[in-house]
Amino acid sequence: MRLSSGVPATLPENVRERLEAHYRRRGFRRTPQRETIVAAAFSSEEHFTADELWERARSIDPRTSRATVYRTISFLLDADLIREIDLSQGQAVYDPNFVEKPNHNHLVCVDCGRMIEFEDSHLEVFHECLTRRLGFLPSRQNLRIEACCETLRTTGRCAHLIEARIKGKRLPGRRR
Amino acid sequence: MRLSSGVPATLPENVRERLEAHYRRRGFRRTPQRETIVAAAFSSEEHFTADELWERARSIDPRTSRATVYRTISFLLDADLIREIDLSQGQAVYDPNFVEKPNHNHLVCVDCGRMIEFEDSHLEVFHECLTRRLGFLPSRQNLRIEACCETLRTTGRCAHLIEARIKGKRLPGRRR
DNA sequence: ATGTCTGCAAAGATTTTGCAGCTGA
DNA sequence: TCAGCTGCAAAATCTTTGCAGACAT
Repeated sequence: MRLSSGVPATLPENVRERLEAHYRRRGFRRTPQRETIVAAAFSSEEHFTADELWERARSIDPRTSRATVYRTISFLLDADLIREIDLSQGQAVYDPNFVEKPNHNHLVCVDCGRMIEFEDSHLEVFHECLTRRLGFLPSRQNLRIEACCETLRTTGRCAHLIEARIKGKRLPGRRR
Repeated sequence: MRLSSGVPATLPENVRERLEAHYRRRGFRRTPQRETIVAAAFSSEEHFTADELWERARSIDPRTSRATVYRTISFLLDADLIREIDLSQGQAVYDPNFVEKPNHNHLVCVDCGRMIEFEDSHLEVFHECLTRRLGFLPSRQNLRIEACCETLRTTGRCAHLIEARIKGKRLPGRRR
């Protein structure tokens, strides 16, 4: 079992450190399944759903179960290694990039759904001031901007989401 | 049927206008159920879930069905009379205040979940510039800040969410 | 040795939908 | 009249959980 001897070296430094700390702090056990799923979560900077993570994990080790994926997601959320982000879809979407970029934000195309991550120091300062002004202590911030992407702007449309919108189509079940 | 003769006068002016326009534009029918549910949605500035809206609607007219509530929510979203906001709970939460305050934002206490709405003109300008700089056309924006509220700051804790957090409790079903 | 973890299948929860009958325009 | 709307119950989807056996420490 290639992953059972420790966290794989391919994990980013920051991620590995925080992961180790979390294992120690909480006394969690280091199981092959967990290591596999964690590796899968950080194998790319792409956001993922529970099922997409399951897919990735199974391509590393086919004997991974969906339940364990969900349990590992809780583990990663608890360690603040990933965060749930709002896509208002029927399912939760997770972002593994907050370890490297703790204050990044999201710009989403209202049409095709394409998403861009960006950081901005002005915004960070602004957020800090604003929060204090309202009598709160700053903690996390995330700006989500919906806008029209380049394709939409130049072409006049990007087919993708238009269909779904016109039909008023929403995913069944919810969840979301 | 007290609501069948038109949109009740209690709806805010802006809401009523946009609602009328939407009825005309889309050729939707004006049914007692819809009027009831719309009235319920704007009977308070509070955010609501589908079930809470159903509850409110039934207190006006007990013969309202859950399915129609869901269908009316789609109708209201389509008219941009309400918006879905991110609470990362297991269910969708809707905000009826975007008609009156099209650019408002949310500050959420990470502990008790208390939510404050605020507007800020600096942020609006910022959002506009930023979006264009990234090559997009601005559309909607919503800043969601997570922070520690006053109770938490002074008392050191506000019991509410602490329990849920410690247990790692999440609502079953998805929903979220 | 033992308390934690996994996998499976079943349960839970939210949201959508098919259909038959009703109703607004 | 008749296309669109409602209510009901069933379906669909995502997520959590109980339990028995496996395993990390």
